[in-house]
Amino acid sequence: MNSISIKVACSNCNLRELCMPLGLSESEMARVDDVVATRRKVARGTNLFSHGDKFNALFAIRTGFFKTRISAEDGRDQVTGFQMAGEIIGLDGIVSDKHTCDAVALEDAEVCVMPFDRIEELSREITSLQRHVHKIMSREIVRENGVMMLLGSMRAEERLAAFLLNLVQRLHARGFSQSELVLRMTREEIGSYLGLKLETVSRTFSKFAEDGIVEVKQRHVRILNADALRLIVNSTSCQPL
Amino acid sequence: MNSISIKVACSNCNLRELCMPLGLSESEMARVDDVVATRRKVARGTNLFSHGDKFNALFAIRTGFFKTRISAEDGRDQVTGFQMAGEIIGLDGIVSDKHTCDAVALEDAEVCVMPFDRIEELSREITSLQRHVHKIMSREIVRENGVMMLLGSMRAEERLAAFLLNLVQRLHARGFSQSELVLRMTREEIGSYLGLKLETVSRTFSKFAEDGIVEVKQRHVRILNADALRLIVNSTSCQPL
DNA sequence: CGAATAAGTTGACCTGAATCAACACAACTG
DNA sequence: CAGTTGTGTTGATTCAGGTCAACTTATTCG
Repeated sequence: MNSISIKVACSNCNLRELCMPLGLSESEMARVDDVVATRRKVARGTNLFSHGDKFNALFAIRTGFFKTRISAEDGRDQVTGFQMAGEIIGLDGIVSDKHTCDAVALEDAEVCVMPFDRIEELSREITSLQRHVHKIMSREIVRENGVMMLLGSMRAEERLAAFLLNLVQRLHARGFSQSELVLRMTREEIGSYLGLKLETVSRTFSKFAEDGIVEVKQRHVRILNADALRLIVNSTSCQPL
Repeated sequence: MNSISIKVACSNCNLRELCMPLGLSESEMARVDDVVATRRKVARGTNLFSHGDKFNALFAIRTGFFKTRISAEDGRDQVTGFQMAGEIIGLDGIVSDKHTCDAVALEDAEVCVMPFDRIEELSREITSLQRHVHKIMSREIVRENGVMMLLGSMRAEERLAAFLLNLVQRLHARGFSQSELVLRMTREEIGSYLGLKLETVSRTFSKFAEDGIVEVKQRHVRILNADALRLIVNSTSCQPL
């Protein structure tokens, strides 16, 4: 039976240039394969893990799309990120052996389950894996720094422009269009991530559409003028000099 | 000469319960000592590292107080954190071998320089060190998640209350008072961190003082009613039921 | 020590985004 | 296929926090 499941391995995964085994040799990759204990399907709308859950493993997204969110006692919650194929999820759980956020599938998804003690074990032996794990964690820290900048000092239009550019850039790295994308999340989820209300997200989309920068039809977005978006992101208010 | 510098070692450092060697045995700690290549003094107002600098090492703060900030092209900058004795700084540099933020000393400071390849080398041998390094990075991710919640969905009073509670809690863990603190940063720096303008920070301090929650005299703050601060943080608008 | 500069406070006013509300549209469901 | 529910748009109004400005301490330095 196992002979048929040959494609279920890092070395045959089309995400290997984006995911865990990045920069490993063939033989090293084979050993990472062993770390991937199981695969797990996650139905749309259900949690891969929830805050309070015991932390055991990191998850590499094979297919599908997730959001992570944290909840305050009073019920407010904050989307802390959107994750797509090839990205690693669950790093929040390492520090206290418990997850501190929820990971919710925004569409039917499949993840590779990588028990963390096995990752640690193997990264003691494979230097490049060790370095790669460190880079993954550092990348997440740097990403969050960027979100802090966005939330702390950008206006609504800048936030949404930055968000769209980030999304297409990541999708493009996965072989999708540079200019066309389908949003996997609602206006409300975008708003939560960007620190805006859903009405503001909707209005800002409409504004961009009026200005001919994007074409928006529900969750289908076509970017007509990426430079305009870039200009919006990094100019406080187009001061002439 | 070396015989006199006996106190310059993790095993004698009064931060060993907060810093890098947390949870290590005596002999393991001695090996971590070896990793600490040098100490470095950083004068107030100068950078420990700047964005673009080559990443070589993590830094453990021995004395003093830092802020980290990132800068956009247009000149805006965002304070991403305030770090005090025993905390580790520089994790942002791992992913791209370059620092992406500036670390500025807010008072004369001294740090332990820990070359990162030495840390990686040693954590391949000492399991508990490896786990500890992972926890430090995960803690930073979780901290930033909290800041995202703060910036994305809290009002000015909630942000400042959360900020004060976080500061005293960390200072208390270092043996300082639970109720009294001296701010090492300006109103503007607090504002940048909290996504507020300095005037709003000032006004909110005054509001808290009027309400008898804190006593503020310039940078000296005495917390008179910590419960009131906690109440402010986790109640949207004191909804009765 | 006294001038210069940086940091902090407070007031008056303005504005970008939130709030409240009505409506439109798509996707299910029985 | 009509009814329901979830999602998205748009308008009217409000308000928290930003902006601009005047003034008051602190701190630095010649």
